[in-house]
Parts: sequence; C-alpha cells; structure tokens
Amino acid sequence: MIKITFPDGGVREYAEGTTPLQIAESLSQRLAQEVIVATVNGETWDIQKPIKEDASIKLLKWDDNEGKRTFWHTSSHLMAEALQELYPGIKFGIGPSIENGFYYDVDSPTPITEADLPKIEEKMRQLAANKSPLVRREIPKAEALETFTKKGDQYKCELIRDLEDGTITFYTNGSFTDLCRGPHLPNTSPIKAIKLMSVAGAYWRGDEKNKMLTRIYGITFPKKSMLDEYLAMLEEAKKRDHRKLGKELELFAFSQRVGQGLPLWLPKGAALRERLEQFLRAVQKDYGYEQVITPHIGMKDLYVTSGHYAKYGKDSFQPIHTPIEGEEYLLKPMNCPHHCEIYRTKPRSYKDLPIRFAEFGTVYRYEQSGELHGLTRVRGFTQDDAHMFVRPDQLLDEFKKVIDIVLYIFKTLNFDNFDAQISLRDPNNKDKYIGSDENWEKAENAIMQATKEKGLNAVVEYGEAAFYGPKLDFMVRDAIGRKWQLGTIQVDYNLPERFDLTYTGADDKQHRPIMIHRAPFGSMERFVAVLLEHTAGKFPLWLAPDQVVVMPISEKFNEYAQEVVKYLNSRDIRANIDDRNEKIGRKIRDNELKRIPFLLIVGEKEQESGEVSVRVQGEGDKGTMSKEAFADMIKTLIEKEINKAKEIR
RNA sequence: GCUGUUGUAGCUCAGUGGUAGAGCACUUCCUUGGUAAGGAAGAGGUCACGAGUUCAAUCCUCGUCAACAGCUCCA
Repeated sequence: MIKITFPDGGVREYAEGTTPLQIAESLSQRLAQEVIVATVNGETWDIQKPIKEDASIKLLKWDDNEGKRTFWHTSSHLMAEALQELYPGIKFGIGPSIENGFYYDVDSPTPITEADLPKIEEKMRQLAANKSPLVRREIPKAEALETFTKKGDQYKCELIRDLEDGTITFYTNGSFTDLCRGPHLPNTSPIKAIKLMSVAGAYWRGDEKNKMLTRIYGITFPKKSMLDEYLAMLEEAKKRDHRKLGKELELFAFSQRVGQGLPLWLPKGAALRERLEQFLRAVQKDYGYEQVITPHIGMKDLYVTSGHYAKYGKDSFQPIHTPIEGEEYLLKPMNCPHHCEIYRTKPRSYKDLPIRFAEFGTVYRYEQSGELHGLTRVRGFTQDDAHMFVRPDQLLDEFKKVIDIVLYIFKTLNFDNFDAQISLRDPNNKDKYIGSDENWEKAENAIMQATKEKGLNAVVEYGEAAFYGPKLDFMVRDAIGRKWQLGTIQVDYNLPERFDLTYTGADDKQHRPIMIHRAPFGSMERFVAVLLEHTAGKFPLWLAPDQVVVMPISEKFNEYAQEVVKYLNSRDIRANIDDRNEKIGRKIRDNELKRIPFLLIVGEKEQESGEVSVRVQGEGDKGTMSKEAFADMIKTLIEKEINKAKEIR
C-alpha cells in the first residue's frame, strides 16, 4: 500500500501502482470525468501513470492552468496526427501549448494555407472521435535517434541529439509518435470543439538564420459552447483595436507618402496627447524635474561615444550628410546623450544632485518593417523621457520615487492589470552588454531592492536588459492579450563613464554620478494606443477630446444651444454644438458612437427654464438641471478623476 | 528583415479579360422632429504604383510600395 496526501492535508491509502484516475474515481465519478492531469510530488503526471510510492497529489481539471495546458498539448499531437495523414512526408518541429491554445511547426512538402485549415480540423474531429489512447513509452536515446533518422525527420533528430543520454519519452496517438515529455490526456475523446486559427511562418528554433517552418495555430475546448464564447470574445476585442478606434475617433492616421511607421496626429489626437503631457509635466514639476529641449539630430560621434552607434548604427536611419565633406549627423534615436551633454555644461557639486532633466523628446528608430504595428511600434515617436544624475547614496530613493510616479499615473488612468518585470542581463551572453560586472551587479541590486521595498510583485526576466543597464519595466496587455512595455526605469553606470560626467564631492574629489533613465508612459504613441484599447475609446472625462455635445431639438433652439456651449467653454469645458438638420434620435446615436461623455438636449422646455437635459454616455437620460449645476458637476467629476491617486504622491 | 494573406469611393465591402457597384459618410432640397439611424435627389474612383502578356488588364504574370497575422528584433 502507498499513502497519498491530498492538497487539503487528507491522507488515504491505495494499492501500489494506483493511477491518479483511479484515485479520482475513488473520490467521485464527476471528478473522474473532469480530471485532466495530476501533479505527483510537484511533478506533472499522466492520470493513467501508476504511482509507486507515497506521494502528495493534486488532481487538475480544465479550470487549472496545467489542465488547459495538457488539454492543448494533446490537441497539438492530435493535429499532428491529422497533418501526417493528410500530408504524407510532412516533418515536424515542435508543438507546444501556449497561452490560448497550441501550435505545431511543420515542414510540409506541399504548402499549407488558411484554406486548408477546415480540412485539417475535420480530420482532427474524426481522429478525436476514435478515442485513440496516448501511449507513453520510454526508449533509449540511440534507438530513438535511429527511428527518426529512418523517418527522415531531421528536426526531431536535432532535438534528440541535444537531449541528455539515457531514455527518452515518447507518446503515440494513432499513427503519430512524438518525442515528448508529457503529460497528456489519456485519450483524444475529450477534445470536442476544434478551431484552427491561422498559419504563419516561424524560424526553426526561433533563429532568424534557420529555415522558416509553417506554424499552425489552433485552440480546442471540451465543449462547443466554450469555443463559441472564446470566438465571441475575440470579436469583441477586435472592436477595441486602437488602429480601428484611432481612425473612427479621428485621433491619428498614417500616410504612405509620409512614410511607414510615422504617425500623423490629427487635431483630436494631438489634443489628447497634449493633455497627457501636461498632466505628467505637472507631476514631474512636483518631483523636482526640470524641462529641457534638445534638437532632433546629433553628430554621429555623439552616438559613437554613447555606444549606441556600435550597437544599433547598422539597423538605423542612415547618417544625414551635410555640404561639408565627411560631416555626418544622425536622427536622434534616444535623448540620453543630449542630456548628458546638458549635464556637462557646467561643473556640478554633490549638493546639486539629484539633477533631473525631462523632455518630451521625439526620436527616430528604423524598426524592421514587419514589426510596425499601429501606434504601439512606430519609427518616429515621442518619449516622455527624463534622466536623473544621482549620487550613489541617492540611487535607491530616487528609483523609488520614479516607481511612485509610474504607479500614480497607472492608478489615475485605471491601469489595474500590469505586470512589473525586472529585466536583467542574459548571464550566458554577457558580451552583448557594455560595462563592468561590478557596476552591473550594483545596478541590478538597486532595482531589486527598490522593487522589493515598494512591495511590487515583479517577475525577473533574464536577457531583457538594455545593453547599458538593467531595467524595471511595466507591461500591460492590449485588447487581444498581446503584452506591451509601457513604463520603464533603468539604472545606468555606463553613460556617465562614457561621457566622463563628474561631480565634486564633499571630499573635494571628482566622482561619477549614476544615471537613471525613465519614461512612465514609455512613449506617447504606445501609451495612447494602450489607453484606447483599455477604455475602448471611452476616455476618462478629463482626457476626452470632446466632453460635451449640445444638441438642439430643432433649428429654433440653435441659438440657445450656442449660448450653453459658450457658457461651458467659459468654464473650460470642451463643448460643441450638433446643429445638423437631423432628428434628436439621430444626433444621440451619432454622438454616442463618437463616445462623447455627456450629451445635452435642449428644446422648448429647456430654453424657457434655462436648463439642459443631460444624457450620460452609455447610460441614457439623466433628467434636467441648470447649466451652472451641470458645469459644476463636470468640474467635480474631473477633479475626482485627476486626484484619485493623489495619496501615492 | 523573413513566411503567408490582402490592397476597388472618406469608411465598410461586393464584382468583372471589353475602362465599375452597394450601404454608410458627403452636398442640395423637403421635413422642424423630444432621448440610438425621417425622406428625396446629387456628387464622388487612373480599381495602391510600375512593367509585361493580350486586339483589349481593375481582373492574368512579374516587380515595387503599403496594410494585416505570426516569427525575429526592440536603445
């Protein structure tokens, strides 16, 4: 007999070799039907794999992440089986589960396109209905290699060769056998709803130099209704796409003639952005930042000095030439070198530090064409940049203050779901970075400590640091779950050295300041994009390009409506009139779709009483009030919105 | 940059080897209407750009540019 411990602390005895499925059956029939996978002593475990010794066990269902992952992993094997039957000679790369579904990378003798997906889905349905069991086998490495060599599957051979010597696990479902650690569903029958989403190219092993394989993405569910729900959710998300909303709400546009990735801010978008800038400027002023302005270009040598030219020069906008032979300028790809030069304009004392230079600095980077994406990835953008020059004893405190600013901004704008990420060097690839190990360690420790002291729950990612220093990044997701970096705070010991920045200490000796780079929004472009998707275009009142539209019932009341608009404008409320020759229902509809926060209807009644009839966006009729009371209400609401996170400061 | 898909009116999209169509938006007129689309008429397109095949190309072929999805990249 073996002792099995459950998560609630309960212990039961079972015969040696009992499987998790049998354990589930012993508890309840329902659980036995729902259990997908188990963990045994923390290790994931097929539910039909015997347990031979005392163990603690967790039975996982669809609702557990591990359950979904197993379900999708098995689904990828099912898809592989279908592909193998439909495309003889097809070779397989890897086929893991992902956040939403799974994929398989394949090298097919005949091309596979989106048009082929229904056919593959159909085959998967047939095969799933066969209830093929997933059979686990362990085979010595040499034998495994031989099998796949015979099959001519060079990708699997490559994977096997990289594995440690010994036995290797294989799973077989129907005619398909795959190198795989598992775990898997016991058989394919729970896979009821299948949708293959798309086909795309992906480099073998993620390396640009390797052959590009065809990656087929899919998702499956135990119930058809769950698939329908998922697809409906995706449809909803598409409606929030900032590229669509940006066009509809007339915020920004692109022009082929201006160039790829170079956004044009339309009047409403520009006004929105300016409001965000003013907001941040005010916060920064309170924190002792000083605004500076630097040119859009700089001598090539500036970036050679900073190290950026060596690292990114080849992949950038190429140097601008002047009438003078050999003179070269670069479009400014970042603001730090310019700010370093501002620091150098006069001798600095330890008493002057921290020095904080802020600039809404527009920079240009030649991003790969395939990377451009709406406003989230562009070639010309404006960073809400600032650089702090601090003494070592000030580093931690200053870093924490920046975290405060980021949190304050996120809270004010209702970004509740963000991930903090500490981006460190890739320890196996240190030559990608400049600077001494000692300084990197100091910088990394400062970030870790500040993050800890601020109680931020941050994940650590290796290999994500900038080439000159580690970062604390704030990541948020867009409408369809793609992650974007917004705020970033970086510690840098390198640029002060490269620019030979110094300050005079109390000891009358020259010391190096430490630099902090930071951008709470990240860039104005990306921030507006993500804000658009978060709010679905329903901006907070204080940011909304138009706050109020006054809609006269008929032409007879245009004059009164105009009077209301004037009054509201005089109270600094952004109000317009909709005096089109249309019925009131039409005006309501159109202005609702434009996401105007407040609609005021004025007709005979209102004109006589000097009132306005108020509609709130998405909520409908709220009755009438005097225009003064309405203006007061708007003012109070805005006040509340802006001050909601004041306690952080 | 790579793989694949796409490019027709301001927007969303149909369509054809014989130089184009709808709905919405726009203009004008009628209507002066009370809480999510009132009615009528009109104007608007070198069918992304360039080359080729053809008697004839928006449609077929090639190239370029751009957009979309994914990969790679992201100071």
